[in-house]
Amino acid sequence: MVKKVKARSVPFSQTRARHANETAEDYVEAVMELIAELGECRVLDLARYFNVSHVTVSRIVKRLHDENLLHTVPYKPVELTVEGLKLAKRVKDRHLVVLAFLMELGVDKTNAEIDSEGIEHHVGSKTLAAMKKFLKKQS
Amino acid sequence: MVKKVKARSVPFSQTRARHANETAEDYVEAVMELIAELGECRVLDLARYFNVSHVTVSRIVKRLHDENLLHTVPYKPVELTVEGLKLAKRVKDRHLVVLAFLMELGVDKTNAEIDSEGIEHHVGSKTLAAMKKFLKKQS
DNA sequence: TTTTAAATGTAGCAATGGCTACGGATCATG
DNA sequence: CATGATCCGTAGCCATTGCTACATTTAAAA
Repeated sequence: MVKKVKARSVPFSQTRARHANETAEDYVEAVMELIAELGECRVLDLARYFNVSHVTVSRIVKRLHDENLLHTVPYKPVELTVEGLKLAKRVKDRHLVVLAFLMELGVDKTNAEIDSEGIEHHVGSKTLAAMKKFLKKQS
Repeated sequence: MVKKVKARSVPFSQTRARHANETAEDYVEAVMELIAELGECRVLDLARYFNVSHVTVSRIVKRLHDENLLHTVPYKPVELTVEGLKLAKRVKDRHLVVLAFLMELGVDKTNAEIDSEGIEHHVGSKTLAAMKKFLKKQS
C-alpha cells in the first residue's frame, strides 16, 4: 500500500518567513499607534509596548529599515516609510474589523482584544470580507 | 510630559514560546490525523505533511518527546503520549469548530481551510464558545 | 560647561525551526 | 543472507527573536 500524505492547506515551508512577516505587521502598526499617541516613537516606547528589551526592538527595527518599512537614524525616533505607512493602515483596519467582529459575536472586550491580536495575521481577504458583511448585517 | 505606553493585550515577551507551542499543537494534531489515516506516523509522513525536511521533523519530535507529548524510539513510528493525545483532541476539536464557523460565515472551503489553520491557535475559550453558539443558532 | 541620567547601539549567548550533506539502520527482495 | 532502497539520525550552517552586559550618544541638570 502506498502511503499518500495530504499536505496541509498552509504549507509550513515558510514558517519562519511568516513569523517574520507577522512581526513586521505588528511593528508598523505599533509605530503608527505610538506616533499618534505620543507624537513620536522611540525604541524604548516599542520595547515597553511589546514587553521586550530595547535590544530586541533595535535589531528588528534595523531589519524593517532594510525592508523599507521603517526609517531610522541612530538615536532618533523611528518613523514609517511610505510603504510602511500603507502596510500599517491596512493592518490596523484589519485589526479593528477583527476586534469589532469578535465583540459583535459576543466575546467580551478583554478576550476580544487578546484573541484579535493573534487572529488578525491569519485573516485572509475572503474571511475579512465575510467579517465585514457580518458586521453590516448586525448594524 | 510623561510618556505612558499602554502595553499590548498579548505581551510579546514570550513570542518564541508561543510559536513553539503552536508547533506542538500542530504536531500532535498531525500525528493523530496521520495515525488515523495511515495506521502509523513516520517522521517522513510528518515531513511530507508539513512540507519540511525530515531533519526539521526529527528535531521537533525530539523536543516534543522531552515535553512528554510524543513517544519515540529511533527508527520507529511516532506515537502520542496520554498527554499528547489529550492535547491533540482538544486542538482538533477547536480546529473543526473554527473551520465550520468560517464556512458558516460564508467563506469558501479553500480559504476557510487556509485561514482556520492559522487562526485556531489564537482562539481562546471565550471566542471558541462564541463560535459554537453561533453555529448552534444557524442550525 | 561639566556632569550625570536616560536612550540607544554592540557583542555575544540561547532556543527554535529552516536547510544540505553524510552516515547508519531497517526492511523488502533477489 | 545479501543487498540496495528507503528511512532516520547527526553534524553543522543560517535566520529570527529572546536575553544580559557593556559602550556610546544625547540631552537635561547642576
